[in-house]
Amino acid sequence: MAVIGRLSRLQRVVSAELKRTFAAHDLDSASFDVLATLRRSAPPHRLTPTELMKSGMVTSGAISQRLDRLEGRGLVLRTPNEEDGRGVRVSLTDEGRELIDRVLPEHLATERRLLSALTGERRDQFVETLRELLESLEGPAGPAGAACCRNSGRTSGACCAV
Amino acid sequence: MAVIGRLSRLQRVVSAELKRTFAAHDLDSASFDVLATLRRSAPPHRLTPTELMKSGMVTSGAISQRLDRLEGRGLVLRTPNEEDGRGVRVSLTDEGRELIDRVLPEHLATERRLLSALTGERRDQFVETLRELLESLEGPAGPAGAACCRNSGRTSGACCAV
DNA sequence: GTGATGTACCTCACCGCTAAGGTATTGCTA
DNA sequence: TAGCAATACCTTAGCGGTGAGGTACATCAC
Repeated sequence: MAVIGRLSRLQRVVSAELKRTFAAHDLDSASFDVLATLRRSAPPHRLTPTELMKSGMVTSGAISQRLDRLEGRGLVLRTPNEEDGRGVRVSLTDEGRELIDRVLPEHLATERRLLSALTGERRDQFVETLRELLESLEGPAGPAGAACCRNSGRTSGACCAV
Repeated sequence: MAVIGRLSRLQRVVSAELKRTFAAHDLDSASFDVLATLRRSAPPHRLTPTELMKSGMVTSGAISQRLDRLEGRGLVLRTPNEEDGRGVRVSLTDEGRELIDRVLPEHLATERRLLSALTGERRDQFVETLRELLESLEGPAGPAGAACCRNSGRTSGACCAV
């Protein structure tokens, strides 16, 4: 009870803070999420919209629109999927990769700063509790979002970058 | 790093689950937040839009619109604030109070279920860590949202119900 | 092969929130 | 007490997300 309220509150405060970093690079959370997920994916850093959808925990419509915006800015590229005529593959353009490579270090620094109140031990405990809760709610395989992890060879990874 | 991602992810999963409870009573998270905050406030359960704004961590425009919707459904009442000609006071109607009193127990049951994977001790640790993090980010007084707590006589309370 | 079902993605109407700006009132200060 | 900044709330344009629905392709059973 006090848990859920604080969880929600903390997430808002944190995401508001992260947003400031993104904004400094002319990005928003949605765009960052897509770019960072692509960057984190295994080479050749190419994912399908469905994978991005699961990773970001948003609907397919949201991903279509995110990709429209990013493609319009020349940050990602949609190419037909040769293995599946229904699908496309999304990849970073050079410009997109350069941008996310500039933003990521700053993003990580912000995250570290936000968590600096926690000692290493408490942080480990915290992450373990988060992991347990997620596992109990999503199941060990992570029905909603772990696809990005599986597909990129990560099983414990930092899905849901934002 | 793994922390922030999981935090965001967990919050989404949790709030999606809570939403189902609300929907069963023809409510959404925004409306529940307002009704529950009013209900939790000290008698006579009357708050200003500014207090609701801080409690919900949303903008004043969002509160105006939430109140429009709730008032249109006859769940809350806006009355002029006699002590301050600029302001209004928001209170629950009988119908609003009855509704939130029906929803709250179910909401609490959902919260308990979501946290059932955690033992009591781990839950206490978790809440303490959340509290520490919030304090470090908002300051001890809670610049953004603690007003609702102060005004309702709570200092450690369950602000940010959703 | 043919038809039925499922999947991948897109489109669009609608919705709630933000951010900027407006009005009315309060309260400080000269 | 007159002027001015601050405050409380509302209004609205614009934005991103959802959810429903559509199209194209894949897959499976027969």
